[in-house]
Amino acid sequence: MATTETTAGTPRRGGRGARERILRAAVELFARDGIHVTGIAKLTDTAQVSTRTFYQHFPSKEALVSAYLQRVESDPEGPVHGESVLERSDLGARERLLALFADSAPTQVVRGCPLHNAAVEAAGTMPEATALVERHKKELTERLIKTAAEAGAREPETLGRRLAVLFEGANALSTSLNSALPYQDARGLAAMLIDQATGAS
Amino acid sequence: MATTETTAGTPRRGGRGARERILRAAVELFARDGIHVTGIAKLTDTAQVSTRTFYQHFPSKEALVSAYLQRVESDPEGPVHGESVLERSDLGARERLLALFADSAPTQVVRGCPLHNAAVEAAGTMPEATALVERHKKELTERLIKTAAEAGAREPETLGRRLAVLFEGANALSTSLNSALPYQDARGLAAMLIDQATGAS
DNA sequence: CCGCAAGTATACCGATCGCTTTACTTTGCT
DNA sequence: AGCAAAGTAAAGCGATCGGTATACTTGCGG
Repeated sequence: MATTETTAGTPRRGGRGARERILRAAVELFARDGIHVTGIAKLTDTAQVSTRTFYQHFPSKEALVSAYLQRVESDPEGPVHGESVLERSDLGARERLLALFADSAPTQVVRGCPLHNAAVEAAGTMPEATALVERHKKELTERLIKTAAEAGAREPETLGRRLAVLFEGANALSTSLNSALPYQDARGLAAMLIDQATGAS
Repeated sequence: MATTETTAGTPRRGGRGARERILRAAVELFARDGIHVTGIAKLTDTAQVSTRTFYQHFPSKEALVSAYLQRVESDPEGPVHGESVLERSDLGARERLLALFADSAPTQVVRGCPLHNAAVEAAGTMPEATALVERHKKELTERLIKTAAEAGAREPETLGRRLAVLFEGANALSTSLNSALPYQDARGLAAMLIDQATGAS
């Protein structure tokens, strides 16, 4: 016996898809607990990944934050997937605008929009994250304006921008108040605005 | 010469009003950079206060956070002083509601509402901060509803809650977008809602 | 005028931060 | 079968975190 002397190793952890598990852990922990309070150790524990492997996939925590934001942005199962209703071709423009507000409440559990939250935490540090969130919200506003135009709104620019404020307000106030009620208020007001802008010529 | 051997001490720092200086530093740093990224060292440096003195005034950083939030809430020079227009007796109810949105833009430089931002950072940790922000936003909503009633709104509950969402939305979107534009949109929409709810019987 | 509260500097505590390193093992592909 | 890619464990890096301790000095009120 003692073929190789070093019998120590028993490396059974998560297995092959390390990067994916890391990103999933990031979505779970960053969105729920925040970015600053989530350390690398908690991340690697959750992802079932060694520290080494982590840094082979992401050069730094900040790089993971950027990847996390992009994932959140595009993940069809992620916490902001509700925004994708604006792209659905089986719905009329008016219905898409309404659906954005109808769908957002159940999705957003309690903690508002993860992208906005990241922008709050990013502040001075993490300029890449700040820029990414800024871009996302700009694009969302543009999509809202376009959809408002499709819906035949009299002033699509105004309606789109107002709906953007409203959407962000529902998310943010639900965080501050620890309640989902603001979504109802936003939904009601959105419906009114849309009707008013597209209604009786 | 050598009267007392110990010639070391040259303790000239900020002087007597330590607590006040600490709170001022907290308002400046927490609001601008965030809570988690602001360490005790930066705080004491800015406040011109020794570590010891700091902990004689506040038992922990979390205690300072609570004191900071209360200060922000009530400070007539602070970043949320704009909300106090709702209390002004020299203005009519309608004017007060409009003034809230008119005044908020210049006050809020770029970083939204410090209370909401604190709620985002507080998340799981800092339950006291979470509760304080929740209370503040509830009270703000109540004041909005009362003022809406005074202004003769047909459904003051609805109008007040919608204005609360709008106000939070302007603050939050200005953070996400790094721009003051959302305040304009919120102001326009608020004016419309108020006119509509109080206007032509 | 003097005592004492309020302030000062500074070194240090254990813990955790983000990150690196060394040495090793498993897995999938050809 | 064999080899590179991808994974593992674990020790440890310097820095910083929130917080404590020791020892000293000042300014104001009775």
